[in-house]
Order: sequence, then C-alpha cells, then structure tokens
Amino acid sequence: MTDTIRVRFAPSPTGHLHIGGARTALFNWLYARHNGGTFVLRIEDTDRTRSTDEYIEAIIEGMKWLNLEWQEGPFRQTDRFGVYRDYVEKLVQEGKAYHCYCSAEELEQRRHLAIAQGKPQKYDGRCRDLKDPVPGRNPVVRFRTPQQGETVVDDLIRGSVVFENSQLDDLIILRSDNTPTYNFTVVVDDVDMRITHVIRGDDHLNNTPKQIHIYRALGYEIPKFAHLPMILGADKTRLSKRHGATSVMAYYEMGYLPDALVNYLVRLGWSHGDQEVFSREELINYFSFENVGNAAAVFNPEKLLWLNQQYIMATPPEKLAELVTPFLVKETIIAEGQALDMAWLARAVKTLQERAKTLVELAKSLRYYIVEEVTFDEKAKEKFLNDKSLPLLKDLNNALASHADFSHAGLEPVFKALVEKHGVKLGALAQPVRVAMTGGTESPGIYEVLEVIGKEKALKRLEKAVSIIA
RNA sequence: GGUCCCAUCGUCUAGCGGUCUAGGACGUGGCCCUCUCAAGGCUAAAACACGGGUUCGAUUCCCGUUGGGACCGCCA
Repeated sequence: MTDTIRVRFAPSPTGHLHIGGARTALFNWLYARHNGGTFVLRIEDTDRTRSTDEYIEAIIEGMKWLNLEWQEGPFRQTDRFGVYRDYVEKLVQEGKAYHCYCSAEELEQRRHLAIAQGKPQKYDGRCRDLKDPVPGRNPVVRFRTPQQGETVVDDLIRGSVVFENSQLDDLIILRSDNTPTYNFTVVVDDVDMRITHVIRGDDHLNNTPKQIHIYRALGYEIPKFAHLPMILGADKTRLSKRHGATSVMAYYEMGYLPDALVNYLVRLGWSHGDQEVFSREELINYFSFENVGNAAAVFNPEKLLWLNQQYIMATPPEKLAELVTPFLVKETIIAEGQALDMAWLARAVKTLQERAKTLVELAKSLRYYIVEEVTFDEKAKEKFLNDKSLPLLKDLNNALASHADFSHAGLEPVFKALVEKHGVKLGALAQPVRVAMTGGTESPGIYEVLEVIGKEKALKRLEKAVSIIA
C-alpha cells in the first residue's frame, strides 16, 4: 500500500521557481517521503508562448538547491501532444466533447457583456449541438460538462466540497491551433503517470470538479486531492513580485540556507505542536495532512531571517566556511579562485556565526579577518583611538610583542594585568583594541578576534593604531 | 457579479466541548549577562471578528452576518 503512493509537482515554466511553488513541491516531497512513495516532476509547458527552456532550468535549479529530489521526470507536456490529441479525438467520437467555432474575440465580447450586465461569466453552449462545421474557422474542442447534479471533491485538507454542475462550463480542451489546454493535460498526465494524490495550491480547487468530469469521461479512477492554503503577502493578497523577493534562488543570493527556507515554508500552514525547528528527518516523520491548516498564511520575512540565523548557528563552522566562500568573492573580499586556508576560515567563521543572520552578513563580517589592512570607521577611530587609549595600546603592543600564546586563555591574563596596572575597566582597553583590529566597534570577544587574526597581523595593526594617534 | 475556500495576539501557529485567568514562535518594550555586537536567560504588552443557536458547559459543533482570499482565459 505505502509503496504505491505517487505524487507530482507540476510547475509551468513561465517564471522562476517561486515561494508558493516551492512550498507545493515541498509538501508533495514530504508526503512522498513520509509514505515511501514516488515524487514525479512534470513540466506543464503547453502554453508555448510563455514557456521557456530557461525557466525549466531555473525551476530545476531551485528544486535542487532546496534538495527536493524527484524520482521520475522531468516530463514535458510538449513531448506528449500526440497523446493528448488521441484522447481528445476519443472524447469527440464519443460525443463527450465537441467542436466550437466561436472566436476568441467573440468570446471576449460576451464575457465583457456578461460582466457589464452582472451575469455569470460562463460559456453559453451555443456550439454544443451544432451539426455542421462553420466554414473558414478553426474550431476549438470543448468538453461537454454535465449540467445536472453535483460534483463532490473529497479533499484531504478541506473535506467534502460540493459544486453544482450547472455552475460549471464547457471548458476548452483543445485550442484552435490544435494544442491541448491545462485542465485536460493535467488529467491525462495524472492518469498516465498513475498519480494517486494530487497535492497543489488552493487556487486549483475550483478547477477540480471540471477535472473530475474529465476523469469520468475518460473512464478513469479519481485520485485523492489535497489543496494547500495559499501564501499571501503582507497586504494579504496573493504573494507576487510586489511583495519583494519571491524567486527561490533570490534567497540563495541573499545568503539563506535551503534548510532554513524549507523549515520556514513547511511551517506556513503545517505545524507539529509548538515545535519551530525541524530536521528533514523530523519533517518526513511528522508530516501529515491532518496537521495542515486551512487558512492562507502571510509570508513573514522576519521570521524566515530568524530561522536562517538558527540554521547558521547550528551549522558546523567547516561547512559554513565552504558555503560562505562564494559570498566572499561576491563581496570582493577575496578574488575569484583565491585559495584560503579553510581550517583557519572555519575558526574565523566560528567566532562570527552567531552574529550573522545570512551568509551575506557572515561574508561581510569576515572582511577584517581576511584583508591586509582594516578600514576604520571614522566615528570609532575618533572615539577610541585617541590620547586616552594611547598608553594602553602602547603597553599592550609591548606586552604582546614578547608574548607567544595568542589563545584566548593565553591572552586574557595579559589584558587583565594591563587593566589593573592602569586602573581602568576592561572596556577601556578592549574597545580601542577592537577598533585597531577590526576598524569598528562591533566584533566577537576581543580575545577570539586576536586569536584568529594571529600575532603577526595583530601587532601590525596595533602599531598602525599607535601611529595614527601619534 | 457568480462559484468556492477561509477566519485565535501585528505575523506564523497550539487548541480537536470542561485542563483557557487561551500556550509557543517571530517581531516589539524592559531587565539580567557583558570588553562591543551578538547569542542566551527572565519579563511585559498583544488574539478566540460579530450575532444567533446546540449543550449543564463553547475558542472548540451548527446557522447567519461581516471581513479576507482564490477562481470564473484558446494561462497554468
């Protein structure tokens, strides 16, 4: 039983993989993994004017970055046009579909008229019982949707949703250019690919009864449905570019970790008690539609940022050092291809990882560890590199010059002794040193900073600071 | 306009008739820790949309109102 579950993610390549699509993919992936089922990737590119290969690549790139691996596909609907046409032909033969000669313009006009008159926008069925072709026109094929009775969508999340068949219209399944449309191909493919559970956005709920009729007309079993609540922007409308970054890869570029995004996305609509942070294994184990909510959720970048920080803190420094390297290049802190001592970088990262919310922030904060000479923040310089701190810095420089142990434990007594000698608080010494080492007033603990910078560079920077004041 | 969906703090949510003076998380304020910044700890403010039922008892069940959303395409 469990090994027969088959789900799919079926994006249309008319844009990048976006946040909403990613979450749909994620829920499909989780359901498949939870049940030991198969996850199929299918590209719905029947709209040839808007679909591009570039976007197919972009979607795959996004899926891979998020680590949502699929077992079958990617299949492309454009490769299957022949299959769809055969099915259309079959339905026409059986009288379950018919040719419609109304032009797109006429339809458009009638739609406007209906809106103006406040009438339902529905195809009026005027070609339903046409006997003869209308010359000089390329017809479309419409599906003859039953107009009596009702159709029940049995949804794993919503429960039973009832539609009056009289409300459903005869949808176009084959365009006048002989290409099939979504509502038809989706059914044919889900049947052909033996999809058992259709997990998709709420925006498809209204399409579902129409598709159910197509399943029936074709004589196929109807799969289970699960319609996920939408993700909204801060203004509670459907998430779109207006709300800022919606492309998944934009989050890569902003320095987010894929696991953080996944964790955030799954909690939009799904919960497991009070738990906020989940490993993939936990997600797979705990996932169930029973715990998926019904209400749309507002995308909250702040919480995602917090989660990302949690993940950065929990990532081993060695791993983080690897991940941050491309960002060091982007920030022009190192050159493309420049080799870094990765063990050292990991130590540097370790001092900074609880201070960075993104890899971009981490890269930026790594700057003073890596570059030869620090650039001073003017205010910091003014406040801490002055006559008051000069004797402290000089003394420290002398003390450190003959001091070999640059570890936290080795450094601390030197500072303590100096502070005592001068009768000042630690801050009076630490802050000037911090400015000398980093150029600014914010950094990890001063001993950690010195430890990472190392004796040679540290002394150079101290001398530089002293010379600036003098 | 029609159809459908939805409704707990600003946001994500827990709650599946009594345990609710409604819990957690993000964010916000305060305090603690402290060499700065973080992290961490403590703490505060902050919600059951409204009106009817059902019930001994409703945040929880039903109906309505209101509000929000989605769909209504020869897009998916």
